[in-house]
Amino acid sequence: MVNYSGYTIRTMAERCGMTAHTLRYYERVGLIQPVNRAGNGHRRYTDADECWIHFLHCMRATNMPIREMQRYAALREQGDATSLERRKILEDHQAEIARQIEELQRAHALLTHKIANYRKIEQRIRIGGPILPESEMAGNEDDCTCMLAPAS
Amino acid sequence: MVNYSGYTIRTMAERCGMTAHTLRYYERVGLIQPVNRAGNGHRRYTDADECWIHFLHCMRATNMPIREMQRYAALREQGDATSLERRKILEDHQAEIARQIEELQRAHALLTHKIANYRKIEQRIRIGGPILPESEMAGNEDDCTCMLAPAS
DNA sequence: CCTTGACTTTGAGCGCGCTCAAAGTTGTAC
DNA sequence: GTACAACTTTGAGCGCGCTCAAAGTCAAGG
Repeated sequence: MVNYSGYTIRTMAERCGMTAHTLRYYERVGLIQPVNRAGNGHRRYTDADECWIHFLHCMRATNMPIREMQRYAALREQGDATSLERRKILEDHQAEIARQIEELQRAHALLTHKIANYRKIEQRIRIGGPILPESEMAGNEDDCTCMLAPAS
Repeated sequence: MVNYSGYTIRTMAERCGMTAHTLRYYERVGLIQPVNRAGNGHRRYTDADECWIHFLHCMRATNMPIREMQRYAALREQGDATSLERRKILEDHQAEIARQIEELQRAHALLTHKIANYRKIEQRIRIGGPILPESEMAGNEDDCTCMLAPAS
């Protein structure tokens, strides 16, 4: 009977929405500090680990590159003195997130437009029957894809 | 002197915020139909091409996989009859975009929180001077990373 | 004792989306 | 005529972020 309570890698993976493979990988590349082991050598994760891993997951899910996460993790290990630098990383990432949100929102709007257009096309087909086979509109460009927000 | 007016690949790349390499690649993999050529064999893009390429760019920028874009492009070439299927693809992608926006917004909020926390840490350092070197808080877990929204 | 299953390590492999290198052609400028 | 720049094609290469295969260890159950 081996002790050291804490979460197994399997459990941890489930709790954090990632695979055990990924958890080991993150540890290998220094995103996670060497994890406590049970007597048999198996990893045992703490709540603090979970906290950190959730954070990692959140950063990855928002497209922070592994390299940047490594930089952040390394600073974190050096304690409060690196606060300013770490804050800078997070601020930059937050700005990047804002940029992504904007881009997604523009695309979302464009899609709303295009989807409405498809509904119209389907309507016309239903009315006109299977007659007019293609492109009864001006161009065969099916709609105004050109409704695109200006790049900054 | 060779004619066929239209945009060169270079110009098109600039206008659409991608590289010429990528434009050729998209054509190779069927995302773009074979483009008109000038007498010397160089590609000449039309405004309609630009329209479509902008759309492709927009979909890629919001993480639609190339495979899905290929599926969509293939349907598009078959004309209005595929409207319904194409609409489905766009609706699915729009839903995926909504999901991404939510995720990004959650991360954005988390970062606001963490950044504020770093400011506090920096404040304490400025006041306490270079004395207390590390971890004068409860744990060395620098803040409540656990403020994480519930996964659906 | 033997099987089962959950873990371990190491290094290799993979899917994606480009990105580039090499070698060739064409058109213009000097 | 020759240099240069801009394009062409083909196929290979690359960076990222996992993902997996292989071989081994250990503990519990039958």
